Amino acid sequence: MEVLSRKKLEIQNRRQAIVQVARKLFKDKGYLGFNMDRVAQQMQVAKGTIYQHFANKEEVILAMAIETLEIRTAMFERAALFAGKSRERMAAIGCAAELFVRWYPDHFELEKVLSCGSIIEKTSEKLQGMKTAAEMKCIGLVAGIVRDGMACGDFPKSEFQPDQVVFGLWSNTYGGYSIMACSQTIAQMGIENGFQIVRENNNRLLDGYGWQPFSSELDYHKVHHRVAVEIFSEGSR
Amino acid sequence: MEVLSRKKLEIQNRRQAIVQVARKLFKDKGYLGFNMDRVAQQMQVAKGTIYQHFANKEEVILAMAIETLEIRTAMFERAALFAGKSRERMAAIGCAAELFVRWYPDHFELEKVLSCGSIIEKTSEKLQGMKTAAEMKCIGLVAGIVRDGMACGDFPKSEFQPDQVVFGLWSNTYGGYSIMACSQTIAQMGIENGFQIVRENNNRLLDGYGWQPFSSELDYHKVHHRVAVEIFSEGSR
DNA sequence: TGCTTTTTTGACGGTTCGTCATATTTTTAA
DNA sequence: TTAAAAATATGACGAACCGTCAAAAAAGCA
Repeated sequence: MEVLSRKKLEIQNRRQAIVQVARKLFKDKGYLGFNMDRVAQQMQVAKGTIYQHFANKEEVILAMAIETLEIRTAMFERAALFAGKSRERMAAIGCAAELFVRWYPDHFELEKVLSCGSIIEKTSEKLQGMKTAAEMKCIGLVAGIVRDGMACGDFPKSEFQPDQVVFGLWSNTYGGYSIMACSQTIAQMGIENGFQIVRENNNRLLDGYGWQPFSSELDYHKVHHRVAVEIFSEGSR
Repeated sequence: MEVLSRKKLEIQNRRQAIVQVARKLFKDKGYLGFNMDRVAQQMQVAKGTIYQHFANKEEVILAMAIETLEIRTAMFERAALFAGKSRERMAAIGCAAELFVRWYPDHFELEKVLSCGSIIEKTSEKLQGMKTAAEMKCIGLVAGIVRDGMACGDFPKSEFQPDQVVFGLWSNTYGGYSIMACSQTIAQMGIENGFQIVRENNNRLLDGYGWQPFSSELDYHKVHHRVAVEIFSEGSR
């Protein structure tokens, strides 16, 4: 048993090392320039060895994404603990989401590659499940805050599901960052500070849902800064 | 000149035929299964001939996307003519956007592939510009309606730019459809009718911006249906 | 018809993927 | 300690695909 666990650990480490090397390669060369020969070469190892850890190229990419997604989950968990009204806690989550894409800008490129059907479908159910799990954990945290808000009367009586609000925030944030990340179109419009506008739009959306206090009553910009400083100060990355 | 224009026309037709064949192939086999040998084979033509029309595989994909994007532009143009208050006209655009993704579901897969940096950067400036132009035209139409709304007092006096509202709608819609198209996560949440929820969230966002009449005052669901029937009845596809 | 220009062809070199028989290392057990 | 067994690493290899280009075929022209 002792030996077995040491083996397991070694395998784990090797796997992680591959992902790390892959990450640098993917960042430098992009999806099309990223290939297994180079990963092996950089790892000082034969290609077959890499294939002992990953069934194919796509799984390596998925593994990279899962790794950063788990970091995001941890960030969301910390943000959710922010002490404040329900909507302030949601603003804290927004801050976490923004800092995540700022700190790990390469993650989005992985996300975009993996959104292609024919790419993701080459990966195993198991790994796909891990990605979904990481996402569900985040969504669960967000949904929890919405439900808290409803429970304590910060929302007006209404007929919509909590998940609908979550979906809205998710769409707006994911969509906004996606557009910022790749569309030239956005540059041609006058949009300068995309992050701020995503934040503003999330606030307008929640205002539209009647989530109190409204953005006209409370300065969520200030909340954002407090969260950034108190929870995500530079050292805590 | 007569001969020249006939030649030009032939080239144009050939190009379109390639895109058509490519579309079917891409739809059936996805990005990874899509290859130039097969396109040539299906076209009953040597591969070199295809490369006389397109510099590389990626340009074919981009050409497909531009073609459908131009269809969308035309749909937006028709929607923008809907007779009604500013916000009703915006709802008409929303209807067009929804019908577009319903009618051309494969377009989104193209969009996702092209969002990958290392893929799009293999294409020519010229073609990229055509895509951006098609997008800008749509955004221009949307921005025009927002400005109309502001001009005629349907918005409260406020300090935000029209483009900010456009960006919000764009993010929410693009993000929502993206998530619907690929994430298993959304299936695991209770979301059943994604289209309706995207619509609802757009309405809440515009409510948040104070765009009158509010969704509590006017049944935009009804407007949506009227637009679908009056402007986009089945025959008019 | 015979010559020139344009277009088409598909074989080819180059790259990458993922495999698998073989070689090497590690473990086991006598 | 040592020899056989098991686990792991290696890289040459076949297959697939990309994009090119010299040669062949077709079209234009006089």
